[in-house]
Amino acid sequence: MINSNFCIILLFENESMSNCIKDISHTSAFSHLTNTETNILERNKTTITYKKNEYIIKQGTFANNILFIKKGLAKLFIEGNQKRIILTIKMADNFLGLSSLYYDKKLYLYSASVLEDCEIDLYDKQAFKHVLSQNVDFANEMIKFLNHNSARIYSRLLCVTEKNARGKVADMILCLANNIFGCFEFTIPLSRQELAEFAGLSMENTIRILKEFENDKLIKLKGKDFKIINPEMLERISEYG
Amino acid sequence: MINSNFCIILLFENESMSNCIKDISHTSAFSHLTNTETNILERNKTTITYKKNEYIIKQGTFANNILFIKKGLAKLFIEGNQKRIILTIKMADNFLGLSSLYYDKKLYLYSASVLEDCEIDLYDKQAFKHVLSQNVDFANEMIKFLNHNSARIYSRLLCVTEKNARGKVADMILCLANNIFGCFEFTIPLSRQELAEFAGLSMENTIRILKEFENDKLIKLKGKDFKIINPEMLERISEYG
DNA sequence: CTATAATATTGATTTAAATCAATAAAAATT
DNA sequence: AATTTTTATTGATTTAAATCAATATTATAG
Repeated sequence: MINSNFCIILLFENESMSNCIKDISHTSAFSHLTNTETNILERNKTTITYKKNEYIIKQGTFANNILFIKKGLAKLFIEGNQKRIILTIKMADNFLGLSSLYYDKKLYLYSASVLEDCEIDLYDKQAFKHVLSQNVDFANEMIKFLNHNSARIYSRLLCVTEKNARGKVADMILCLANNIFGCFEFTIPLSRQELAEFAGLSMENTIRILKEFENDKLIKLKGKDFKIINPEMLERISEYG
Repeated sequence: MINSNFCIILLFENESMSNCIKDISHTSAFSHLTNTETNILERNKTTITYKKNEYIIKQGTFANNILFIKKGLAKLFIEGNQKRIILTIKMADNFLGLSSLYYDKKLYLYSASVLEDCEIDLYDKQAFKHVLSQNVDFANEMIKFLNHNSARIYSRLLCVTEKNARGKVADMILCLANNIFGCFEFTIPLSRQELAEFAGLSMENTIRILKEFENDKLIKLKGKDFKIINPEMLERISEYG
């Protein structure tokens, strides 16, 4: 189940590349804990494995856990009345559900499900909050992660409102390359429908635009195997074209 | 300059009303500070008055301050290459710029400008962070505010992607009534262009839909004076109509 | 109190993207 | 391996919303 494609073309550390914001590792937070605090968390933790397509978090349910992805790949998405929108793809070493930490309605704000089999630590929220209320460095790390997430959502909101369909698809491809896979050649564990939900378009339109990009020799596409040939041009399309 | 309209029709505390999330007062945070900490903040504070249309925060500039609105009304917006989107309207007793607190790029993620003359406390970010790194209750309050904000942005993102134009306008009107003015009759300090940026539509379309709503006796509209006549129907339109 | 500029409104037209419909390909099941 | 089901693709059509254009109203400046 694990994605085994090689990364043939390396990426430069180019900040300006697409509007999508790169994830940061959340493991750093744990280094701020004392032994006692680590023990508290350990004692209030269960590790669960989730299989492909299983729900990890269901939007609107009571947020009783803070989750930490140890292995695998998950998609985060918002479910509306008639549509869904994929917020981002989360990989190992990332917390899930942080934004429900102190949100007064105590509900998960988004759903998460498995793309590649996951191993996830579930921390009891009360215990987590207890540690948080004792350790200011830990709390500050959480603020950092939350803000990083905010930055992503803001740029997402802008993307959705101002880009045209081609721009959205180009942006999505660059986002996957730069920030999820860190590589110009990848196999994506998403269906066409899910790609559409990620781009915020209809499936048919998404497919059509992908074909267009292929015809224009910007990408190579075979099923779920992507290869980016002309990232500069994609970049240009992304910022309106 | 201060909005002096009366609130003739009171609102019920109805959670389900529109997707827009009501602001919470941020003053509570200060009660967690010790005298020393309060002094640190006071010594690193300037109070500035801003006049109508002035920029308070400019997106992309270095985030050197954490701001607190003491008086007035401000709009928060994201500026893209070709469009802007108004995120929300912020009133007194609210922090601005919290999401740049620990964001590693150290830039403001959005812009803010004045709708009704503002009196704003500017705290030096370093001093603010210093207090934050000492006082865990204060830090936890910040997490609460940030999460509240995340909840709003998520619901905004969903609104923008899944609602049609009428739904967006209905949602905006309900949001203004329920969460900004807390009242079914209000005078809105926004131009038609700004209303359009709030709804995420073109100005012409926004105006047309407002007229439609007026013809259908859902609202009464005279320049910038709004009166909501049929909130239930607006509610229904908001969730797809 | 005009003149000028800015904002708002209305109508006609265009266009981009969604939807609908048919078919093809792939995956899963027997 | 054959059948069924699901997913993907392509083309035709519709539609909602943007754009363009003209005019009206309101605000601002002289």
